[in-house]
Amino acid sequence: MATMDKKNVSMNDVAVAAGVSLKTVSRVINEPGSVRESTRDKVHSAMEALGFRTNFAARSLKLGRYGCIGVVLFHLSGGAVDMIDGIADAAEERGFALTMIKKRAGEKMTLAEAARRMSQLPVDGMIFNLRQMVDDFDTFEAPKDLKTVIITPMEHPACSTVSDDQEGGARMACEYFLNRGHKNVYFVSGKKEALSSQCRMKGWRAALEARGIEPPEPLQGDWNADSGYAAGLVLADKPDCTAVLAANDCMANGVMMALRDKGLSVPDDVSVIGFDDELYKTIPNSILTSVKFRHRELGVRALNEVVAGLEAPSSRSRTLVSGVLVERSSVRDLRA
Amino acid sequence: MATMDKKNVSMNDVAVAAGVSLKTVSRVINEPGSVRESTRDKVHSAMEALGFRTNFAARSLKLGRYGCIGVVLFHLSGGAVDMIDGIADAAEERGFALTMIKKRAGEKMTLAEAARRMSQLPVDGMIFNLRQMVDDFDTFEAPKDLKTVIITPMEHPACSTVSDDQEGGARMACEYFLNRGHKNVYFVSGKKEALSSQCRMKGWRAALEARGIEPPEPLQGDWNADSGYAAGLVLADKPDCTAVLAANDCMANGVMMALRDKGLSVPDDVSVIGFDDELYKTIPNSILTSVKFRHRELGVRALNEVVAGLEAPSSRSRTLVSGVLVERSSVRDLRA
DNA sequence: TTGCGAAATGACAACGTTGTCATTTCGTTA
DNA sequence: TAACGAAATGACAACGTTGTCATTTCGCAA
Repeated sequence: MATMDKKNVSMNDVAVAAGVSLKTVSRVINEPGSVRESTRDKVHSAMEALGFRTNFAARSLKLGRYGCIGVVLFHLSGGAVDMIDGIADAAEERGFALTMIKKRAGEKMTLAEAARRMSQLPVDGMIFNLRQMVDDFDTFEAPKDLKTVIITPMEHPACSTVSDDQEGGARMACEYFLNRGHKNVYFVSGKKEALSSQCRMKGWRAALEARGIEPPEPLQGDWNADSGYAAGLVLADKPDCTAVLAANDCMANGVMMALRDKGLSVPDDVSVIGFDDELYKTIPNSILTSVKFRHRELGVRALNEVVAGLEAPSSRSRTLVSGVLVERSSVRDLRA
Repeated sequence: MATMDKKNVSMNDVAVAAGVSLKTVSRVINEPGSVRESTRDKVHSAMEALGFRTNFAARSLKLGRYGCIGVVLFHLSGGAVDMIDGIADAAEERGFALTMIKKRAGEKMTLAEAARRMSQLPVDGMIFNLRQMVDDFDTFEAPKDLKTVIITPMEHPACSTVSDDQEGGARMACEYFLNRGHKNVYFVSGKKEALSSQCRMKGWRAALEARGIEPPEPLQGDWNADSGYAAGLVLADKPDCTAVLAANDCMANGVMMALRDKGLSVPDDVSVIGFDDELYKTIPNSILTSVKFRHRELGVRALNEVVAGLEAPSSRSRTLVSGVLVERSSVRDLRA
C-alpha cells in the first residue's frame, strides 16, 4: 500500500515519517515503557505504513550477538528428526533461531572445518550432531568464544557432549533377559561404522561379562529387516540361543520372522528385544519389547547446554539421556 | 597461542599487525588476486596469529545480503528428514546456510506470523514446509523483497509452491490396478487433517471417476498399522474388494495382516498398494508394491526455486515432483 | 508564575565490514 | 635517467542499529 521507493526501510525513515528522532524509534522497539504513549502511537503508525522491519545485520553488529545457535549435521538419519524437533522447540522457547549447515553427501568433514565454517555464520554457540567417528575428534579445539556441544556417545577432552545412554540401554535389555533366567544373549549389530551400534554392542558385552558370561560372536547386520532375517536363520540353528538383542527394531523383526519361518515361536522358544520402539507403527499388534531413547529430550538437553554455556564457552559437561524399556510380550520368563 | 586481550579480532587489528591498511586485509579475503604475494603472506600470517574470523554481521550489513535461506517447519514428520536433507545439500552446493525456526508444538502459527519472524532473521529468501491447512493460506502476502516458496500440495495465489505429486501418485496406483482388470479400488486414508492424505484420496477418486466407477466409501485410518489392520478386517468381508490402496505403507501392512488373519491371501485374493516405500526396511522379503515420493528431490527443488527467485521475489511458479511406483508382488493381474 | 526534579527525547559515536576514489609503487620503454 | 601506464595500496564514507550522554519537556510544589 505504502510507497516503496527505497529498497529497505530504515529506522531513520520511520523517524522522519513520525517526526521524531532515530533514537526514539529504537526505544519504541526495545524499551517501549520509556516512551510516551502518544509518541509510541505515531511511531507505530509510521512503522506500519512504511513496512519497517529491524535489520538483523545492523542490530547484531551493534549488540555483538546473534540470537542464533548453529547446528552442524554430520549425518542425517531417522532418529534425527525427533532430535532436531527437540533442538528447535527448545531454541524457540529460549528465543533463539537455528543456523544449520550439513556435511555434503559423500564428502568428509572434520570438526575443525565445521567449526571454521560455522564461526563465520551468525551463531552464538553451536551443536554438532556426530553419529560416526571423525578423524580429528580427539585433537579438535573449539573456538574459545563459541560454546560448542557435541551430540555423540564418545567423551570429548574439551567440549561438552550430550548423548543417549546407548550403552546403558543395552545393559538394561541384557539384564532384563538375565533376570528372567536366560543364560546367554546373542547380539545382532547395525552398520559397523555407526557409533550407536558400537555402543549398543559394548553395553551388551559389558552386561554379560559382569555376570561372568562369555559373549558369543555378534552377528553383523545393516539396520534393515533383511539382514535381521539372515541373522535369525543362523540363530535358529543354535540350540543354546534363547535370547536375542537386535540393535534396532527392524532387524529384530527380521529375526522374529526368520525364527517363525524355522518353526520357532517368539517368545516361547526364543525371546527378542529391539531398539527404538518403532515397530508398532508398522506391525499391527506388535509384541516386540524394545529399548526406546528419548531423542527429543536429547535435542532439548543439547540446546539447553549450549545456551547455559554461552557465557562460559570453555566449560565442559557430559550429559547422558537414559533409555526406557518398553515392555511387550517378546520376552519369556524362564523362571516361571 | 596468541595473546587474547580483545574479545573479537577485527580486520583493523589484523591490518595493524601486518603493517598494511584495513582495505588490504579486506582485499586479501575477497579478491586475493589483486594483492601482491608478499603482502598476502604477511596478512595471512597475521590473521592466523590473531585468530581472525570475518564478522558476519558487519559483512552482511555492508553487502545487504546474508547468504542464508530461512526454513520454517510448521510440521516435522518422518518424510521431512529426507526433504531437509535435500534442502541442506542444495543450499550447501550453492553456498547458502539455512536459518531455521519451527512452529511450537501445540501452538498455532499463521503464514503471516512465520513471515514476520523470519524477516527479522538473517535470510535472503524463505521456504515454508506446510503439510496441514493453515488459517491465512489464501490471504497471505509474502514480503515483497523476500522470495517465498511454500512446500505444499495446494496452489497459492501469490507464492511459488513445490510439492510431491500426491494426487498423480494416487492416480497412478489406481490405474495400475484398473489396467490389470480390477473393477474397483478401496481406499484407506491417513489422518484427516494431513494434506497428503487428502490429496491421495482426491487422486484415487479422480482415477476411478475417470473410468466411470463410483468410488466406495473410504476407510478412515491414522497412518499407523493398527488402524490399517482394523480397516483390513472390514474389507475382508466385502466380496467385491479385490484391490486396496492404503495411504501409507504401515497401514497397507496392517491391511495385509488382517486379510491374512481372515484367511485371505495377498495378492491371490486381494491386491494391495501402499505409499512411501518404506516397508522393506522393517519387513524381510516385503512384497508390497508402493508409490514412492522423492522427498530429497523435493527439498532440492524448493531450495533451487528460492535461489532462482532471489532477484525477482514476486515471481511465481508451481513445481510438482512426480512419484514412482515401486513394483513388487502385492498386485495380481486379473486378466491373466 | 517560578523553580525544580523526573521523565522524555535527541545528537552523536561506534560496531566491523566493503565500495569509491585517490594515491603510491612498480615495471617498462624512450 | 626520465616518463609513463598499470598495478598495488590506502583514506574515508557508508551500511542500520544501539549506547552514552546531553538537552528538552513535563508535572508538581512553592
